[in-house]
Amino acid sequence: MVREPGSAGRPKASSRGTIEEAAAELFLEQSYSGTTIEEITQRAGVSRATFFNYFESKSDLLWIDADRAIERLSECLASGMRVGDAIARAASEVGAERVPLAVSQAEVMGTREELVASGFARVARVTALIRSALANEWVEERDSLAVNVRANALAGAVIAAWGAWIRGGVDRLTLLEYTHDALALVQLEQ
Amino acid sequence: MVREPGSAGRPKASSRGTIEEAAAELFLEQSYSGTTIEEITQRAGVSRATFFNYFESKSDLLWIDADRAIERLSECLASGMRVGDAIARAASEVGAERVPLAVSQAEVMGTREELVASGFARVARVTALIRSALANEWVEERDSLAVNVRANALAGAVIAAWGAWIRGGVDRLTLLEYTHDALALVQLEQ
DNA sequence: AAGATTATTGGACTGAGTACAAAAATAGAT
DNA sequence: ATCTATTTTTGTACTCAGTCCAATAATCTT
Repeated sequence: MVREPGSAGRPKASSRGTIEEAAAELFLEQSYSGTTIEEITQRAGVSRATFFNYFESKSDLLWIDADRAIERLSECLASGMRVGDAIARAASEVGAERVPLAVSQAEVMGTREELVASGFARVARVTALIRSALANEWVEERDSLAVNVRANALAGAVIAAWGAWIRGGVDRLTLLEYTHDALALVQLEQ
Repeated sequence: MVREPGSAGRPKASSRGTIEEAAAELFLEQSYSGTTIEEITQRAGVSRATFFNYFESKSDLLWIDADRAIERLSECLASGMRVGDAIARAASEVGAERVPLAVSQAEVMGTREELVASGFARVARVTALIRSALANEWVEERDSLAVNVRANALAGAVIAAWGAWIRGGVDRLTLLEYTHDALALVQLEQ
């Protein structure tokens, strides 16, 4: 009856990585908004429907690296790490070997409302994670103005560090270094 | 030859206000995502095309009040006011007489994700305004990490105050009071 | 060979947003 | 009154993201 989950069924055609690569190429060639999902899946040799098996939306493609870091942050916080440590840990695990896709599209992102909105989903998630953890650390209601303001400031610092790292160009520091500086500016350690 | 700008041409059918009212009604009846632009314009007695003469997107309807406040903030900053004063001024001019549309939708909307997402354009605009003004006040490059972190923290405080005001319910304080408390928490005056 | 399970696919659909040209309504000038 | 310039409104056709679903394909277990 009960089988081990991964064993049965048609195997994946390794589509996810293929789609990511095709998208990265096309975004560089034609820009994000100039590329349709149809084009991406055609180059990846996959049907349009398959795209939505792997991604919830087109804009997810721009936030793959950010989403991984956020996922790490969530895990660290869930395991009981203090907020500052969790942020540092998650930041330290974002390698410099790969240029985030959002970087190359940075100029497009400024203008396009859709991208800005999709970015906010990430900001909102980071903020919510931090807010929740802060409310635990201090014993305070989650919706108090103080917790919200503090969470927004911390999240803002994280975002600013991410942005500085993105804009840093080839001689950029590590994300951890930017993050450290940014947190110091909002006096994380009280 | 040259005429005064407002005089000639077909007069407006007072559509903007009508559309806003129709949308407010429908959002309360059926929720934001359960209402199409077509339905809104039908109730307003206007064509769908006309909608886009007045609004850039459907989600604009949720942020009418916020957009007015942001516009005020922009004017105050442009006239040379210091950042803290400009924020306070803009906040003080948001009257309590009218419940913002986004408020009534916060609980009505099944998932607030959409609200959150469309809100980012506003957060981004507030942040950009503050960043620009800060870079002028301090004589520093606009993209420095310090300016960005500070701008994000201030914008975060403004947003938190707006959120607290929204959630305040019938016995809420004024937006200015929430804003004052939030700014104190990020030590606006250094 | 026969299910059970999972991945892929095609196709039809909804709805937001864009583009644009035609029509309608006004004011002023001839 | 007629014409002209100007502005708003409208119809229409279009693109594309995202949803839904049923059919098919590829694999494993029995």
